[in-house]
Amino acid sequence: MANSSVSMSENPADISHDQHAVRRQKLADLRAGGFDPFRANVAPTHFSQDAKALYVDEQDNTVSVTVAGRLVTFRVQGGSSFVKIQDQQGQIQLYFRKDVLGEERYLQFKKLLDLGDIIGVTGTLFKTKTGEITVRVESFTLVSKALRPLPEKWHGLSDAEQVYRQRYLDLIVNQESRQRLMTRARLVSAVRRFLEDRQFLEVETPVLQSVAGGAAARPFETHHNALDTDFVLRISLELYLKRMLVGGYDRVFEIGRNFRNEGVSRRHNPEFTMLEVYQAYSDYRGMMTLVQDLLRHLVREVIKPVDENGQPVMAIKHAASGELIDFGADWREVKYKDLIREKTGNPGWFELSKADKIAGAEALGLKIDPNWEDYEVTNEIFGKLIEPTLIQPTFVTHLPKELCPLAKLTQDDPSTIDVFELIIGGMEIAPAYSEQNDPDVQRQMFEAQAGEEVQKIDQDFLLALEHGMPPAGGMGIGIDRLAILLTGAESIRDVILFPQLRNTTS
RNA sequence: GGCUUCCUAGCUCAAUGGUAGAGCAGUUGACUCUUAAUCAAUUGGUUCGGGGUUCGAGUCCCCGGGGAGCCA
Repeated sequence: MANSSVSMSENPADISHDQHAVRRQKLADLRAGGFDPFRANVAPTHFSQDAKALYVDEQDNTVSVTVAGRLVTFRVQGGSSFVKIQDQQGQIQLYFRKDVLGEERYLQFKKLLDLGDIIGVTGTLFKTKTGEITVRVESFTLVSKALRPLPEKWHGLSDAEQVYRQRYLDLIVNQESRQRLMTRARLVSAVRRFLEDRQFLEVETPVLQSVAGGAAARPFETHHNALDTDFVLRISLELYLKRMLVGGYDRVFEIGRNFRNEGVSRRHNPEFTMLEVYQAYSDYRGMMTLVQDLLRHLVREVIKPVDENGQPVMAIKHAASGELIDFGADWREVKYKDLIREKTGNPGWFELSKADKIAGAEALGLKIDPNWEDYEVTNEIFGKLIEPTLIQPTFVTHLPKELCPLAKLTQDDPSTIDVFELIIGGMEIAPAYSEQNDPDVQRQMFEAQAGEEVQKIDQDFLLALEHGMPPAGGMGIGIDRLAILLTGAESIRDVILFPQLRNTTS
């Protein structure tokens, strides 16, 4: 923008109230002066925090850096100005002076730049009298003109709808969102490294499937034109990952998107990210150790909580209850039936008739659908009255076999399965099983579950099992829920960059 | 899907049924170490859309759109 004109063009209409028009006018003025910001670029030598780390002391004013980012504060005071730019790492202050840049250039800086513009600057590091490491700008370039104004600088963007629909604005102005979503990215990355370090292999399996297996949920339906075939979007990763076990990949995992055509709520997004892990020759008890190690690793390496003295701790504040969740202490392990007996105050609960169970559940204040199966009545007690109270990490074991057809039956109690459900902060975080590898038992379980809808049985998976699948432990973690828990978010929408919203007609 | 609730300037928010306002941002000016910089002046509205009640509607009622919370 070396030769650009500074004065606003003659314009009879008063556009001073219309920030979009004002910025377009500034762009036009820049172009009239022979400078097009959208054709300019800069070669940053450092990100903001890395640059600041280079500062030596007051004697040394020779450290030169080039940094680039979005203009987020703009404080002009006559012939000198402080502004801040923001990049991926954070913010860095820049100091513009008329006597350094020259009259004309300084005027261009003052008049043609706006909050929100993306600029690159080169200069030397110094420390202001208030102690902030700052770049004394020797040259600057506008590399992208923002034609729209930023949201309010102090309150940020708070309209939930705009936060979700225009997440980029939220990321620019709301530091907590910026931080939280970055933490999510780091969690996923740390999960990968943790598993790879233990020789797990990351694989990718189909999203488009003929049969949506591995979970009970309503799938999205779609159609492949060339094949003239209907497909569903996967609702879980399980059945394809187990085929990998059959194929001889002994430790596999996938971090992938699942799709469930069900309600949208604070805890549910139609598409969400699952981690599933399978380890041959392990079982649900092996998965207990694995998930415990994994979560502690994430807390220690990614979340890095500290106490009031700044000392590292293993506890995270639970957003909903304010209770401290301690990942370091021993994790409670308790049988499903014991929790139910405790909650109902009835040691003989599981021997009751269905009618008595319904009466018992209603006495606890629950609304029971009379069409529910016996185990569903009991599970309503678990889901509504027990799970939300389990704030500290708790392995609930020996779940009723009806709750999952893919796990092995407990040897001394065939009414339960060798699984755990890890509950933290009142949320299901991770289920894990000793995976069923007996093809005949698996077929029976599927048939019992499918009832009339035999076509929903994944026959190809059963064929794979007949070729022999090693005994294995398997585990799933809902990454979104994990991120809610570990970042202290209130809603799944706060840990998903672009949560699903209705289309707007306009 | 049901119930409750919200939608006002670019953003954050005000406004008993009685002239739609403020802060920030913008514009103009002052200011060469600021930290939500400061000071002076100033522009800016289809109050989500449509209909109704009323002398008069941002406000009350109905329909529609979108968001949030609770429930299913």
